[in-house]
Order: sequence, then C-alpha cells, then structure tokens
Amino acid sequence: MFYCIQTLYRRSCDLIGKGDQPFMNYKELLATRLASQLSGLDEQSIAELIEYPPNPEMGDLSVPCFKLSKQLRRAPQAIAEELKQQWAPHPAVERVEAVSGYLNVYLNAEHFAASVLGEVFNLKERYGSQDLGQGRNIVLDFSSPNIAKTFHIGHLRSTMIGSALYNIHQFLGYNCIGVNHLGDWGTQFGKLIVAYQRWGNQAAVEAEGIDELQRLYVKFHDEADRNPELETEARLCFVRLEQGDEAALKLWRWFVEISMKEFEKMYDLLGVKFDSYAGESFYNDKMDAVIDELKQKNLLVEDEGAQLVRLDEYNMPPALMIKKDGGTLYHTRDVTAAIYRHNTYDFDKCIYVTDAGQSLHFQQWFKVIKLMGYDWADKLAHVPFGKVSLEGAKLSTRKGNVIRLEELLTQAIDKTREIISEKNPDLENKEEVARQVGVGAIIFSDLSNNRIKDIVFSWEEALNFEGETGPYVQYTHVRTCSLLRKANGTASIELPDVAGELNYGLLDGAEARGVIKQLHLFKERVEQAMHKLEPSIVSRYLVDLAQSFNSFYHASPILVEDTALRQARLALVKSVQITLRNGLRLIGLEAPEKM
RNA sequence: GUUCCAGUAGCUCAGCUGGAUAGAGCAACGGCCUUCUAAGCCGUCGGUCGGGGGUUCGAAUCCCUCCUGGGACGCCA
Repeated sequence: MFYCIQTLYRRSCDLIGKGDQPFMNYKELLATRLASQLSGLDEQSIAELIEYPPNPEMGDLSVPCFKLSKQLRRAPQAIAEELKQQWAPHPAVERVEAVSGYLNVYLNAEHFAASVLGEVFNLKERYGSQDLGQGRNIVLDFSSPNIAKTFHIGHLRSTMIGSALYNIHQFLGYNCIGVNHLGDWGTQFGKLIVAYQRWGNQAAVEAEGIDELQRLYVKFHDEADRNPELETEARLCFVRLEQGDEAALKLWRWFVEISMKEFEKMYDLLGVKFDSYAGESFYNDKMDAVIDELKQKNLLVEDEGAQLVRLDEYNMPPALMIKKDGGTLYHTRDVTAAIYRHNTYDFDKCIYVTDAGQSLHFQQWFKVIKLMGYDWADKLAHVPFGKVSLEGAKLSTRKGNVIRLEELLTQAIDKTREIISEKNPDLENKEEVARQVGVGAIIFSDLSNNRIKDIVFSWEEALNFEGETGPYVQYTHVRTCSLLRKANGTASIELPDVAGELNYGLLDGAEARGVIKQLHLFKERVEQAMHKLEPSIVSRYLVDLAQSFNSFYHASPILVEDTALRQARLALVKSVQITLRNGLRLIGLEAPEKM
C-alpha cells in the first residue's frame, strides 16, 4: 500500500512535469511572475498581498491592486488589466481575470488536484509539517496543577492548550520541552500536615486520595477560623519542612505521590505527556543566588520591610521579590525558574500557558529579567486564556462548585458508549472508541474557541456531539476509513492500487474543488496556529475540512462503477483521511477508524 | 482610582497582518436514509459588527472617546 501511494506520487510528478517536486507553492509562483511584470516590487511584498477570494467564482487566488496603485500611480483596475494582458500562460493557471481592481487567478483544476494530493501522498503523516524550528528548543510550561487539590475543568485549558502548542511546534521542527511546574511547595503544606496529624489517617488518604487531602485542607480553614493558633502552628510546620525536617518531608513526599497518581490518570486519559516535572519545590535552593544577583545589580529596593523591584517607569506596580519575613514569592520563583531554564535548555522561546488573570504578573517579571540585563527576556511569552465559570458562578474549590475533570470525562465516555450501542452495536472495541470519542469531545470543545474567551460551562453543551464538535470531525474521518475499507473489500483503509492512470482532471466538481482547497490550506493554518499560539485555528480548520468533505460525500457517490472516476475520488478521500488525522493529532485527539 | 481584556444573528462563536455581498454551529421551521455509517447533508429564517468620531481608495479589523461586562493592581500562586 505504501508502494501504491508512491506510485500516485510519481504520477502526479509526471503530470506536473517536475520530477522531484510535484507540489507547488502557488503564492510563490504568482509572486515571482508578478514581480517580473512590476518593476520596483519584490516578490516578498507581492506575496504578502495575495489572498484567497471569498467565493469560488472569483477564482482561487487574488491580488488586490489598490496598494500597488499608490506606488505605480495608476488606477487599480488599470494595473489589474495590465497584469492580465501581460500574463504568460503557465500550466498551473487556467486563466486570470481583472475584476474591479483585483487580479483573480483561476488555477488549473487538474494541476491543482495533482499538486495538492501529490503532496499529501508524499508526506502522509508529515503532511502539513515544516522544518521552521530546525531543532531549536522550545520550553512550554503548562498544566501545573497544585498538589493536594482536585484536578478540575479549570486545569483542562492550560493542559490542552499547552499540549497542542507542544505538538504544533514539534510538527514544525522544534524540539519541545514540556514542563509541568507543579504547585508543590508553600505554606499550604504546613496547614495540610497539621490537619493530617490532627484529623487524618493513612487509610483514609490511601483510599480517597486527593479528595481526602482536600477535605483535611478545608477542615483546617474551618477550624482555624475558631482557633487562630492553628495558623501559627502551620507556619512553624512549614518552616520545619523548609529546614528539611525528615518527618515533615516524608509526609510532603507522600502527599505529592498521592496527588501525582491522580494527575497521571488524567494525563493518560487525555494523552498528555511532560518532559519535566520540576515544580516550585525544585527551585527552593536556587533562589538565593538570584536574590544576590538582583541585589548586586541594584534592582532591589526596600519598602515596608519587603524587597521589591520598582517598575514605575514602565507603568507597572512594583514586583515584590522578598516578603518582610524574608520569604520568597512567586515572582522570585518564576524569575529563578526562567534563568534555570535558559541555562539548561537555551530556549528559542519559553511559553507559559496560564489564565489571563496572571497577565500583569508575567509582564512584571519579564521586565525584571530584562532589567537584569538578559536580552532573552524577549523570548519569554505568556499565553493567557479565559476563565471557566459555572452558570455565572465562579469555580471555587472551597465552595464545592467545581466540575472534576474525571467526572466530566467519565460522563462524556458514558454518553458516547450509549450512542454507540444505539448506532453501531456491533462495534468491536466499543470501550476504546467510547474513550477516544468521549474524551475527544471534551478536548475539542476546550480548544475550539479563541483561548482568550471566557467559557461558561454547561453540561448540555459539553456533551453535545453534533455540529462543530470533536465527534463530528472524528466521524468524518471514520467515513473516509469506511469508504476505503469498502473499496478494498478488506479491512484495509489504504488506497486500493489499480492499474492505469490516475486522472486528477475528474475531480472537477465544485465540491471536490472545495475539498482540495481546504487540503491545500492545512500547512498555512498550522503555521498560523504556531505564530498566534492559538490551537483553535487548527480545530476550526478541521471543522472546515470536514464540512467540505461531507458536502462532497453527499454530492458525489464515490464507489462508482467507472474505475477511473472511482479511483480519483478515492484518492481525494485518502487525502482527507490523512489530513484529518494529522490535524486531530496536533490538538490531541485520536482518530478511530470506526465509531 | 489606575490598568488590561472582551462586546459580531435569539444563543455559542469564526472572520487571516485593513480588501470584494460579514460566515459557521446551536435553537426554530421545511426537506433528504431500497445507494458508500443520518454523530451526516441541503434549504428557510435571522446582523444599524456596543454607540459616536477619525485615518484610508476601502474599517468588524487601525486610532480617539464614551457605554456595558469581566480581570488585575506589595507581602497567596
């Protein structure tokens, strides 16, 4: 089957007449040609003008001539007309038209199909990828839940946005380092240890895990309201922990272990992986040096007993680095961690995926890094996202109105299982597919809007599998698999090999052309998703591709008698299958073959 | 008070670094399963792009201002 695709690849090479590189960058082609027609303009600036017309009647590419009008001191329509007159025929281009100031380019359908499908077949699971990164390092800090606290839907966003950005960067040639900056240190551990020693027991924690730890934590606060001495006790306990008291450390390690076990369960379900779990505690012994450095660089100022970096001239409140009791703060930790990561990974970019509420904090300490004289401060990026609320009310662990991620995923899987028993009761691996589709639905809806948008959680919407959803895209992929399986008369979902030429010219219907255009856009969209650090661009693209394919599917029977037509349409089906799969993988969804 | 973000169809959102008639999904209504999985497709309805100014050949997009909602603003992260 591999051979078969290679054959098609070669056929498309022959058709286009460039032995080694059948696929083509149409924008580049157009820009090169126009640059030779227009003196004083370089290819690059022309390429930037090129856009995709809003509807097919206006062609496949177009060049608005309004900006050129200024430089050339001629009317836009006159420029477009002249470009049309001077246009020398090219096999890739059917014709060009000058319409109200635009030069519209109509690609040769056969050439376009051969070029795009040829590229898909040639690259397969690498279709859409590029080597922009050339192996340079990207550090991504995401998920970062707090030890001993429930993993809820609020954590899902950082986890999935971060993971998708990881995949996208990797796909574009970067070496990624995913860091889970665990919230595993701080005074809350003093409280937790005190609470455990007073009211907890090993069996309950073993049995209930984080739920029990959280119950103890909440009980501590309830009790402390009546008995303020508890706070003092907790503070002292944390000091013991910091000083390396073995009993306290032992409990702390145990709490971390219990929590990680539950987090790992979620990460396994979501298919998320990290390369480092260096959390807050990891930087405990590294902050002194940074504080010395700040002092040495005369950045620290004392104010009300605390040490801070003034940022008035940057129109920001000061960044507190040391509390009046000498303790460190999250600014200190983040600055320390950034320096450590820079020294360790020599990153090209270091990306932090957290909620938008922390924007000021990141701006502040990015500036501190800059003031320390590190020009790599420009390589630090905060990727903020909107908050999740529940029917207007904020999510609050203490009030108990949280949606546990495990609960959400379980419900989604349950619902998927029901739908499967109803629609496809004979499906072999029901349980696996229910997981892939159920979890996929949750991930997809989390990644389908611009990340900055706030989300109001609703069970009804989360468990809706129709319309622009993960299951819709997965279902479309399943359709492509099903067609290929039927075409082969076997379980194989590869493109059947058939003697004779593949005639790309047969893919000339409006729907088929629509699909090919979408396939062509994939690479651009992935790149755009990286530049804007916005995974939803990929999610939305997948919906667009699925929609165009489904229109094609309904308009054109694929398993027809005519061998040439059948084979051409199947080639399109195969391309869609590959592209959907590649895109789904980028945003962290699996692509089942049946559902 | 200072500052940041958001405001597009009844609802949820797209709209690429300013380009052609502002697009999807959901909801509502009407069609399409003796043909490849109906988690689907097609159609109808639905918009003074929060208001007002400005820049521009051209503004949902850029600038100013106002309104509304949300966030952040020294010893939590």
